[in-house]
Amino acid sequence: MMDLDDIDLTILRLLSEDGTQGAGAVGRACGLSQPAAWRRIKRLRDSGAILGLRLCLDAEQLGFGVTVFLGVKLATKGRVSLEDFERAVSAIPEVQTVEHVLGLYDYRLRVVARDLPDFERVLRRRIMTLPGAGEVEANVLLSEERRPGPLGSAG
Amino acid sequence: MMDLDDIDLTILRLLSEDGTQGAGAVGRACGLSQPAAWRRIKRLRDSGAILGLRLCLDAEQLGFGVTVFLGVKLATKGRVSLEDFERAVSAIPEVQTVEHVLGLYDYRLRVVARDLPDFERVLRRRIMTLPGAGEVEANVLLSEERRPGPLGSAG
DNA sequence: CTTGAAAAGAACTGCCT
DNA sequence: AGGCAGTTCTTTTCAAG
Repeated sequence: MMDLDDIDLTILRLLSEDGTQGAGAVGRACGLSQPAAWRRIKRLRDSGAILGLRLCLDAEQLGFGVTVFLGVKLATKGRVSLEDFERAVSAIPEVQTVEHVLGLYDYRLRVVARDLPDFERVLRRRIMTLPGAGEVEANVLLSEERRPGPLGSAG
Repeated sequence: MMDLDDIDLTILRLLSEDGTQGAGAVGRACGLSQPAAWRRIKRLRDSGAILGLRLCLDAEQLGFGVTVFLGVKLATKGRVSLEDFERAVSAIPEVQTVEHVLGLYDYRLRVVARDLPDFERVLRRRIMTLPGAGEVEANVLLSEERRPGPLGSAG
């Protein structure tokens, strides 16, 4: 883990708010010249602190009106079973994120579908047939708020 | 919901893989001239299909080694109670996403902390004291995979 | 929809403090 | 580490077919 000073944290906060802005704008916003800001941003990218820019799409606009979070318990939890499950789940296009977790469930999946009938199809034909899948719990997304995270306020 | 043709879907898939590339690169990759690709991308942004570019940060690199998903049941679920809860939860910097869901839980929270003692502090002093918070369930993130979603394959 | 061109801006490089 | 000046590339916009 690399050490970041206040300026680095400011840059990350600025880029979190608007990932499209370039080194010039970032520099202006935190009292740095364009090359200086550019060097710091490059350093943050090279060090791995910045993983990349992800496109945020409006699922509804694209015809996917239903988003469901699934908690999955595996029936059998060997090493092979985890790998089989992950490989199989990665082949389902409707699955947006696969989170391996520790607790009441083994995996958490974010799944999108066009509507509820379409979701039922995905659930029955894709999810329930996953190798090793045991108990499945579902939560339907009503609304969502994403926040920058604890960058400046870092406790 | 606007209608998107195959080229639009291709553009979205390309940008999902690398959000940094510009209209020129996208055009080359899908057989379109640079201005044509630029106009389509602008149209996708203006229509709201593209919500924006979000910076992906490596939480561990930033000193947040622990990510926990919390499922929260509210004790009292009136309209006022929802608003109170959402306002209070939005004031906790360690909370990265707030999802209002339908099912076994009422809210799902993604929370980051420096380590487990730090997480315990957040849980006890911030989460458990939220107005209306009832039962809380936790899952600790081990690993995560994000995927583009069902853009081309759209069933 | 295309091409071409011009203007604007961003990325990147040396060199200097 | 940061700033300045300059080059190169891309993006963006316009005109015209």
